[in-house]
Amino acid sequence: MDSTTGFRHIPEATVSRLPLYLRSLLEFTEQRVATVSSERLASVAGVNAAKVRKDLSYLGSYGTRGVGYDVEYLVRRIQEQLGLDQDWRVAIAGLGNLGRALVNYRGFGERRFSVEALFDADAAKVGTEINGVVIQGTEDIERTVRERDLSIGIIATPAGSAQDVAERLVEGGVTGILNFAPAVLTVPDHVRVRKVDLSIELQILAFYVSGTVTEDV
Amino acid sequence: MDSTTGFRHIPEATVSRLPLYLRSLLEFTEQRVATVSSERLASVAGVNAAKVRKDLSYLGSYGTRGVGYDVEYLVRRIQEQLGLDQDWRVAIAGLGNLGRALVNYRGFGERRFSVEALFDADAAKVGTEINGVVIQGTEDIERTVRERDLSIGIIATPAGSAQDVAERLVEGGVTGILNFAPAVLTVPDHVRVRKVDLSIELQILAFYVSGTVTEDV
DNA sequence: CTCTGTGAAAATGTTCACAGCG
DNA sequence: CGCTGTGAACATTTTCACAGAG
Repeated sequence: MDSTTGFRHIPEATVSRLPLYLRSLLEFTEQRVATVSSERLASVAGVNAAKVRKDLSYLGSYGTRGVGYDVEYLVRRIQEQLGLDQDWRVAIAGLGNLGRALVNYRGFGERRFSVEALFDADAAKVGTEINGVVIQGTEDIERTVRERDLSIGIIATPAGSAQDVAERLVEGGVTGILNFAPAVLTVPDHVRVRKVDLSIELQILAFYVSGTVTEDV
Repeated sequence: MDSTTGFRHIPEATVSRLPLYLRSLLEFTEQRVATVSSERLASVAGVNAAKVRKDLSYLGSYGTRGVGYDVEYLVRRIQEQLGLDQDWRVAIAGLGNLGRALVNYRGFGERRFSVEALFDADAAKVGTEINGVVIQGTEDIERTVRERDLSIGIIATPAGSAQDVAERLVEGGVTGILNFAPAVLTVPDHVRVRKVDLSIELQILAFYVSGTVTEDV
């Protein structure tokens, strides 16, 4: 209905699958596959075909009946929806093992995300460089985030510092936070937080594995 | 109804919140808080009170009306449900930056998870040690997983090797996999997979942040 | 009188099944 | 025909609201 940019309320569940479709479609691109059916895309993305069709229908009717979806065109549409047609400047706070791994993570740069600032509370780390970016103290977060116009912050600090860091990031103008610290963050409504908690994931897994010899589901 | 061990079908959504409640409750324990209301627990866990009560009701009726929940007792009940009253022996495959970070991750050892084997395809890494555990080649996965009776595998390899590694882990007897590789894994029905994809999380965040100046939700 | 436990309502998400476009 | 797009059925999850236990 609205065609061009991004309205049409896309359900959260759909949004969270779009990056998955995107990745699958990019694989098709590499293999020079020009067109895919919902069936084929679904099997690569690990979901079912009805879901793919329903999800894609929220972006508009871009498929061709009897044929499928044009891979290249659909890639562009999804990238557009996800806001991947622009660059994202991110800050990473907390440079322990995980933080360092994130700085070097290829998956970020490959997309349109670039790490533009690093912060750590440890004075011994401040001033050192990782990947050409100098680590600053956490007291510099607000100013640097504002000056460099960063819009996303990644928190990989210990739980105890996470809320403080989050507030500084928000104060600096960040509107999205990816939180790896095992802590619940309180932020203003206009800021979006997503959390990734490794130990929680393992515990969930433990639940299902201990329902031993499969309790199905 | 069944009281003791773990039946009563607990909804997936609830299961994924139990570790969160557990963490919150452990904080209360440290602060020597003996009893919490659903309201208080909810606020620490970052959810709402109705959800806490509904979730906990699936474990049985362990609260006291007019008072709340006994922290220590509830901790034990949840740990029991999650299978955290036993030790979990895990293998990690793929020792790039992320894999190394995982080996050193405190959050694992703190719970009942212990890293008992490490695998990497890179011959230069094989034979070296991290945290006292020797890295083995991926061809050793099946045997070692079986010999050491490991039940959970963590995959932090590049996407291209993930499926192969998964098959070896499963062949060795693992029944739960935590997958950090940006790839969809195909495994037998009795094996549970949970995936954590950093770049997908960032892309989801980008969607909501680019619905700039908040499209709400 | 407070706070749990829970039916019932509302919202969200998934699957089915098929009309109809290309 | 084959495959999309989508209403409608079904399933799961969340929220409401309140009876009643302590």
